[in-house]
Amino acid sequence: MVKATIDDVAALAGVSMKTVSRVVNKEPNVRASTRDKVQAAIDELAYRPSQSARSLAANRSYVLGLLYDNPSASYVIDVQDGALASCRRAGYDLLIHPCKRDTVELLTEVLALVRQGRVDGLILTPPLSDMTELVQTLVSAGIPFVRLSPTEYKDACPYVQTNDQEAAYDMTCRLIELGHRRIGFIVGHPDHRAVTQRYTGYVAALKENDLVLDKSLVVQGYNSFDSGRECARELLSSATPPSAIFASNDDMAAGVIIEAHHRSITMPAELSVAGFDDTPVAHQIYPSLTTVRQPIAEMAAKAVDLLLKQLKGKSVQIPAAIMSCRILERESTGEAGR
Amino acid sequence: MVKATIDDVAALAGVSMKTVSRVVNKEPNVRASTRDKVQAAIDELAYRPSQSARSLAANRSYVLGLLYDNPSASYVIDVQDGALASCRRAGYDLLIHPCKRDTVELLTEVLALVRQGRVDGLILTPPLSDMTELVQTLVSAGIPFVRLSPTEYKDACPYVQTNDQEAAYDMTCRLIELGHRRIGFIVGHPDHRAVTQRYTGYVAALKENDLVLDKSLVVQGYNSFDSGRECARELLSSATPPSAIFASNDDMAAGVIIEAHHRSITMPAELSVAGFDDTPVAHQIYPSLTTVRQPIAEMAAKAVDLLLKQLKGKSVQIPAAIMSCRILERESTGEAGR
DNA sequence: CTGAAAGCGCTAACAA
DNA sequence: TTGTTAGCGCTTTCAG
Repeated sequence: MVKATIDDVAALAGVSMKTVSRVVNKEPNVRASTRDKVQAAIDELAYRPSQSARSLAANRSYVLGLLYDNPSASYVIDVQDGALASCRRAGYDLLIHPCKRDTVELLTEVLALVRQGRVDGLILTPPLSDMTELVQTLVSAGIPFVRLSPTEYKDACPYVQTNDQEAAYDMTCRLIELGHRRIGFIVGHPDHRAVTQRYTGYVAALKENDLVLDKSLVVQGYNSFDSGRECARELLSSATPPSAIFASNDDMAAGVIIEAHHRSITMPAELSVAGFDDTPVAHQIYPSLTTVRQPIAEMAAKAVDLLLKQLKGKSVQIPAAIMSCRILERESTGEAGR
Repeated sequence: MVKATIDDVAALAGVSMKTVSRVVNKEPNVRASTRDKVQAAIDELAYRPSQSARSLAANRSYVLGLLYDNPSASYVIDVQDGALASCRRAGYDLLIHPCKRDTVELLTEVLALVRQGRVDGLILTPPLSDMTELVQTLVSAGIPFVRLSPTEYKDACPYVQTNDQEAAYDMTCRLIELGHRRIGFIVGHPDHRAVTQRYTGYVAALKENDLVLDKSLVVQGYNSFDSGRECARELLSSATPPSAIFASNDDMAAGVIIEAHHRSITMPAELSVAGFDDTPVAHQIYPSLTTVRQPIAEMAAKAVDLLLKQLKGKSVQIPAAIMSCRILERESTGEAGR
């Protein structure tokens, strides 16, 4: 059986091509009986509209692009899952485009992707969400896009955000509530500003609780497991080490835990450790890690929804969505001084 | 500046449309001087061929589909990276299509993807590589595809495989060499036959070393961290527990390590633990996990190469590629009885 | 509510 | 080595 075209369906149903098109695209203004007749013909011929013909005629690809640069595997997968859920609902597909920021090709590559009509719009994940050069290029090229978790959003571009800072604040307060007074903090990679901002929540919580911010307890990490371990080494070598360490992400927190094991420090009795992100390692490590879970898939789904709305020409009224994190208390935190 | 078409380029270069097409597609039989002239025009106009027009005319999408069902995040990401590397080299894009096996829609969905001309061919990852129903459907629909790590390949369909069984054999031999005589084994999920086969390597190694296969040391896991922990509970509760446990994947091995911690068993002094896959958790856990690394990205890249070769009509001569694993010895294994 | 005609921008076959 | 002529299968005007 050779592939049926829209003409075959039209002939079989005894209507015009255009009417079939209307039915396929669920456009209004088709009499119910006509619609049924056409649908029957479609089913009989197992007709599937040709994607490329539609794209050429309608001048859009029905494909969205997902741009990312190396956050963790589980993050990317969650984003993909969420984005795909929304895409499918709308008959869109998702093209993945990992890329290296700081490369010259990045911008040309991305522009080509859109100019060739391979994708209709883009989803950006951190740290790309904060690449101003990229964002500006997209804006001035008139390319629709939505950013996930950007830190700067003074521009009126749509984005989806979490209350990260608030969550970091809450986590710090929780540690204080557990009796901790010297709480170490491992700052995230300076280029990942979303992660960096968690520091702000930490600072706010200290202030709120009348604790002084001891700079010797704040160390700079780079988001990796190894950098977390390095930071822990620094914090734990001190004559007056902290009784708790809050790392800006789980990978670094895992590094802290390993370093503590190597120093025979018992957790949480002698040291409480908290992370951020709830990556798989968080509950595969010993002791299991107290952390913060972001609704990543939901954020991505929301981002796609916003993007699709843009593509329909409806200028997004509220071009942003804020979603909530949740603190997950596991075995790595406990009361201070026990 | 409105988007330039092939006609604009042809006019500017003073040649025919077809010549431009030849240059763009790097076809032979174009005089160098002509080629240069055309290229100059392309550059001047910043011409980018329309993907949909090419697809419609050439009757292919220049997109490959990646089908997967829930292996670990890091596995999928590695596959994506490898597949994309090859795709880009060939001017192809990659569409991701996670799906649930055992659902009725799976087959129709996948068929629709191809029938609509969204993708030209498919890459299947385990456990989908072993879904005979899917494979047969693709074959009889004449859809080009390549499988990653299938366990059954009597059919002549192209695939990419690793020497898993050999690696499991080697790992077991290594444990024996370290003095272990009672080596527990955690079998993988029965539906993931690739993982299941690792058991064969274990059995072969015991035999080779004149050790009896003690069935009480072999327990059935389900690939998850939790199931690994459950299995460890069973193995370690025995009156004569094993001195080493070899799990069919890292997640389960991580479960073993956590369970051992909870029982205050020192590793590797009292218990050696080995995994398979080298997932991120393998070196984020304490003690870091001895495991086997598969060249996943390379396999995926190879699979794409085989697929593209098929698409070019060249029937793949040797429709298969075998790639090698590597054992990574870390802290979780050591000499027996110390 | 339905239809007719006109492309969308390219590639493929065939000429020259 | 290059050009000409037809479409590919849809959506989009614009008319009825």
